[in-house]
Amino acid sequence: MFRLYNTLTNQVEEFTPLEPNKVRMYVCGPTVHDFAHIGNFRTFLFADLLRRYLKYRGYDVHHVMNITDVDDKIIRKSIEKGQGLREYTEIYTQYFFEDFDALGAERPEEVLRATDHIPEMIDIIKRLRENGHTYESEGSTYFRIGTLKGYGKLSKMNFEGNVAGASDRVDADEYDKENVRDFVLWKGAKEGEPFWETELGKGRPGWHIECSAMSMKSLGETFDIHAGGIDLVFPHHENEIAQSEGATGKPFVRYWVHAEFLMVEGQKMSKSLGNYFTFRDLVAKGYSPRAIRYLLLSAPHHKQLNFTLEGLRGAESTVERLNDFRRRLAELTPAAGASPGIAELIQNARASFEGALDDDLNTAQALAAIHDFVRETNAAMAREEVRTEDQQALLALVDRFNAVFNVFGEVEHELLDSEIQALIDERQAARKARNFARSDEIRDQLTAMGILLEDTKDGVRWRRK
RNA sequence: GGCGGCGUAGCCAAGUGGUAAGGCAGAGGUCUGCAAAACCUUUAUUCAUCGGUUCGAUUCCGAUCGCCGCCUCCA
Repeated sequence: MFRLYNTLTNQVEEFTPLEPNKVRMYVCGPTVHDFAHIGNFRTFLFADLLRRYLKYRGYDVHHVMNITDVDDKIIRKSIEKGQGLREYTEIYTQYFFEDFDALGAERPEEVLRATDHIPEMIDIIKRLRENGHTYESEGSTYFRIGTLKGYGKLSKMNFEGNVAGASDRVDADEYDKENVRDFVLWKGAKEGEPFWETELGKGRPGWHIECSAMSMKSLGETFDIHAGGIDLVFPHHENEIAQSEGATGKPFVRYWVHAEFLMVEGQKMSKSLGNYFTFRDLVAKGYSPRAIRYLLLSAPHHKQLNFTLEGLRGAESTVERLNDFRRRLAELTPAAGASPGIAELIQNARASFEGALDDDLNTAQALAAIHDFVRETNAAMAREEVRTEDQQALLALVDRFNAVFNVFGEVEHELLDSEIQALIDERQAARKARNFARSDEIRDQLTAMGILLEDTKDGVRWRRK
């Protein structure tokens, strides 16, 4: 029995899809205006784990992810670069999927661009207009939240008590709405900005409408799972519910699932604190994508995870150990037959693994089950208890584990900064000992890896080419 | 100002009203000419602090301190 925490009901619920054996899920994807950072990828890797576990459980998964390719930031940056909207977003979409693939995430069944779905968005807004949920102001169309009973049911927002301290900020930019909580469905065109010519006039979509339009187009007016980062609960997901249910009169999503924040060194990630990492920053520092994946999946999604470089170094060792284990098991050439203890070992490992993931995807416990399994299997191999049939069964179980986590496999990375420093230290020591052959050997080795050495009066400095 | 979460060994982290999973690092060992790698074993009388409830609390309640989130764009 697979249980998931549902933000809508605030409790862990047994998961049962609308249609037996078929799961329809939607995940809010990236806004493509820059390289995605590791916090973004925590959410996407969580969604990847969710889809993989649903498949492991035998469900036919239809997973849709959107690409937000129009918003204020994108418009501003593309204009600065003198590029068209599509031209500009296409580049960052490609970068995103390079990182996504490198992190071992499976591509969703559908990836949809917001700007390809303007007609579907207009259609929903028209239905909302017919149902009396909209009003127009200065060329833009807004959703009037007072017209929808139950608005706020996802975020449980207390709309009375909480405005006092925040009102100055809200009032400043939301002057043209009737109610500060109303949100824009269609933004009237502004001078010099891209726009679409539609029945609602020239303009562009609001942020929330794209997800209502694309999810319902692909998955139907009611579907099973909608996932995203915790910070999307309000207003984005709340407003998606308002739009979709306001238009269709039907329940929109059955299970709302949110991934918690990634912290860095105990603080939130920010460029000014210098703890801001994109995936590519970490790869350039020499960390492997597989270790990054492991670390981002190592804590349950509903808890904040504190990312540290020390932790990532640890993940690096872990993931190499897992790979070594798998290789050793595969290369074993045992005697024929089967040992009695192995079947039990396999059964226990599998039960712990599934029990952990069934419990709202407790990845920490599931990984613990994998580690116990690895240790026990190592011990069994040392005792020469693993026979040919055992070997096949054990490898099959590793593959099952890997179908969910994708953390067993070759670990490829650039040299870590610390490894480079160690080599440089060794070279210095060799020079001191007048062992110039060794010194030159290390220098050549570093050069071959694209590390440039630079002698300064304070010692040797290095940089990557 | 309103609402909510978290604080477990050097680091990451699970968990529970009955006495602390797992990983990394550390220590010891097997193997090895020495090492490395690999493997095995081991590592918290204690779960932010102070009170309370209880036969018993890390787990429940209250207070304090610290960190984080939402209320505004954000994964």
